[in-house]
Amino acid sequence: MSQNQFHDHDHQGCIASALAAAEARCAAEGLRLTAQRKRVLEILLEEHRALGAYDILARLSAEGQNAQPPVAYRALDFLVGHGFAHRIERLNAYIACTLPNEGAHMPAFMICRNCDMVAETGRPEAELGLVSEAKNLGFAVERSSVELEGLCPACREARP
Amino acid sequence: MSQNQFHDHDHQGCIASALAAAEARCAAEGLRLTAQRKRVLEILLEEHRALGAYDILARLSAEGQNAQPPVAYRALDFLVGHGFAHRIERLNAYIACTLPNEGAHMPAFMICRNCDMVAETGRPEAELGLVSEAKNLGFAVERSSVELEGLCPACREARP
DNA sequence: AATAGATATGTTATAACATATCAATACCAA
DNA sequence: TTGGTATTGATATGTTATAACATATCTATT
Repeated sequence: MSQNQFHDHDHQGCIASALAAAEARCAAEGLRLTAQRKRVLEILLEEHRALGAYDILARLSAEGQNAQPPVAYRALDFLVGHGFAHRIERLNAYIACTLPNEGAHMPAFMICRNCDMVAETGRPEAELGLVSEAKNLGFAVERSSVELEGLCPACREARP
Repeated sequence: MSQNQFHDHDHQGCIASALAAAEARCAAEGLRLTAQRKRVLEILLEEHRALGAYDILARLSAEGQNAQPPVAYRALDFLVGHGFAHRIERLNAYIACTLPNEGAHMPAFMICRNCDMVAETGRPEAELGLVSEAKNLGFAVERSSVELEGLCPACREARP
């Protein structure tokens, strides 16, 4: 698990373990990972890109389900609310959490402007700096969104 | 200028100096701070909250201008593109830059979930940490968005 | 097994945010 | 003054998100 998504990895295993982790945690905490929610999580897990709600709806429709917007948004609310997925504000899109074992965390995202790949990373020291700086100003941080836009390794090489 | 927006400050002066700074820099760099752009910047400067494009359109309309969406978005593109304003991704809204003297910078925003006040702060050390962490992964950061949501000092006291 | 309460889903409509396109006008440098 | 570039005006449309209300399903208790 010490890899990051910029490099090759066992993606099937990555999907399976994330799904298993979600099921385990839902069981432990009495959350209901219903068929819809699980299916949306699977769709997100299939790629390391962020998908818009309407992308998800399109896939559900392709599977024969006549899915209307609230279907996607409700599933996403559940997944984001419990940390199984994150919202990428910059893209108005959603991505499966790749650090499900860390519990509640303040992730940072690197978004490639060329290929739209999104990678998640923890940020232990930066997190402390920001939150304590806010605290000094009297501001109580409850949630954070840290998003870096640029070029991923592959795209840097492709267009140097 | 070492104050922050959580505290009382000379708001008229704050507006005037930001406007003067914008005019000076546009003159220096050959940018055209047209009447529309200047008016939108003034509207943003009038408050330390983020305004949506349609909020701005409403104000322009109230002034007798028949303003359609592109009018606001064009002005905002100019202002954001040159650092006179910032986009708050979390709110789909825009705010005047309160650190216009720092030139290009990577700001962080604190957003009060109760009163919608938005305060901008620099973040020298945290910035370094994040960017260098990304660099270690081979990711070249070009832009960043750091937004903290929580309770501002006033709202913390009001609902303890 | 019946009931009630809570949670989740189905469905329609609409709100809120953003951009494409093309024509007209203003600015400014050669 | 002319020609190119930037800006504005105007219409239409695309994209993202939520409100509102009805129905179904699950869970616990009697």
